[in-house]
Amino acid sequence: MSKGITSREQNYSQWYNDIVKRAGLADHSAVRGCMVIKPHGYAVWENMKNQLDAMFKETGHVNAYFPLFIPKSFLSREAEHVEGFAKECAVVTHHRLMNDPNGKGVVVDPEAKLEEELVVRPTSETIIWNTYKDWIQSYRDLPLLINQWANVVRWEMRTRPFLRTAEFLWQEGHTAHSSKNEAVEEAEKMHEVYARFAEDYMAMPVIKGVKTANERFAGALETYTIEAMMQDKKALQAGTSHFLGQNFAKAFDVTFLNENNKEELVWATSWGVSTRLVGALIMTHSDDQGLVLPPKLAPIQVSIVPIPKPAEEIDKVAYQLEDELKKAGYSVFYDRDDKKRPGFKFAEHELKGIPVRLAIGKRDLANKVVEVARRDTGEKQSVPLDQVVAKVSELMVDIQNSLFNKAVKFREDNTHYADSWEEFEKIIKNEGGFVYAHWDGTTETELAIKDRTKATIRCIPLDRKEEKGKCVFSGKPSEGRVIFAKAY
RNA sequence: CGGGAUGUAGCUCAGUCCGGUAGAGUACUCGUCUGGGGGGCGAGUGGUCGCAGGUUCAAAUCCUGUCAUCCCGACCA
Repeated sequence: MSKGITSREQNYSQWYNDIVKRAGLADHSAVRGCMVIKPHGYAVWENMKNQLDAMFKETGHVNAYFPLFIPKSFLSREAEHVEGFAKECAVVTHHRLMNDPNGKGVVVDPEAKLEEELVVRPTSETIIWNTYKDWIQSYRDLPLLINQWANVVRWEMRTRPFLRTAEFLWQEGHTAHSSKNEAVEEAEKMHEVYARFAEDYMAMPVIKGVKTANERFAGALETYTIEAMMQDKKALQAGTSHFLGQNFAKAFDVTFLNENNKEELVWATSWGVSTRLVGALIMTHSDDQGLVLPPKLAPIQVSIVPIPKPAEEIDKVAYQLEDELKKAGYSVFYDRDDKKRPGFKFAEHELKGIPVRLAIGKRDLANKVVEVARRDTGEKQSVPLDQVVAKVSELMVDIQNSLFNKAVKFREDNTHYADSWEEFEKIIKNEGGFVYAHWDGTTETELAIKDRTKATIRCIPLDRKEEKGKCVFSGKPSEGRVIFAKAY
């Protein structure tokens, strides 16, 4: 076990916290439930963000920015929406402080009470649809394909770095369409974008599905989700895309004139992923030595360590390699710190999840080789100097693929089928993981199962095969299996 | 929001029961010997003991309040 990191076996939660802290991803802050995202953690998020942003642009979206504050009355316009978020809203009631008359710091000035209180956005549907009302008159104004990168606040009872914090960073796409079909297609398209991002960039396999009515976003008609399995076999919802129907158009009176000069309500979608993805990334790949990052998202892809310390002849080779690797498109860090010893640097680079490490010592120079080590397997080999760049390129692809394959295998190894209640309960209790089981389609059954086992329906998989069966709990007829799991 | 635990040096913690000059390891700084997986020796820097009240000649220690964090539950991206 690495210094200062609890093993996963010993205490999974503590392991996660140790990784976040020791790898320099985030710190706790002075504010309850909020974290400070440190440079290394933010760099990972930035890489995610840049890639996602490019994918949104490719699919025709543009960025905009809407206010942090939402008039309280807006939130109540859509009944289900307010019900979903009311319990976790931060509210601004005043706009001024004053010196404490008792001479102790400052207090809220009671004179400065707001006419209408403002809610710090937990999500932006309401303020955005209030705005869209002014932007949309004709079918020619549609579709409206807008995304925003923002922070939101949800006053959570219990928080964990990245996975659930009171304030978090995310993107929220909000689109408006002239037809139901087009809106559904949009929601499905972005669902697919999320799945592709998760698998191709995060190397995190996901199951695409739709949420049950009970788990659906407040105000949505359909919620598409990507669900991933973490190393403790619990499910994590990694991204959602919602078909909102005409609910928000109705609530905010957003209509357009169609080709036939008839007034119609606009169709809507919204979709988002958050800094929670950083937590997902950690829990998918990392080990007891520290963070493991897929090369495509690693802020530093290659580190170079001089053995035993920087020296002229080592520098020469190291700088040249650094240069060549940078030209090949990789981010490189030559660790010239002469206060730290090689072993320390090895441990530190592993802790931070740098995918490939090169070590260069005098013995290597004499043989014209470099020691190349990969983070995911710990495997080391000597590579002739003139083949290092090619080797690194090969490893980048190989590590990316092998992380994905390993995660797929883990998920498969921990996926079960249950056909009786006894079996179901036993698997959830003893094995964990995903359980494919028949469900009668009622919220009542879903809640009863949750109550007894803590497992929820993560999704109804899109690719599930039609299979008549009996509900694992009620015995009533079922059209196909859904995925149950304990979830974050 | 319920149950449990914890706040003392940058970090990990002792000291608190039984009040009496603020401790250790680690990190950091300097020197030195080292150097292919988290070095050794020597010297040094660093703390209004989470915060606010109270009791007392005297509070890290006792009392009250408050804030924060962690673990377990309920809720949730």
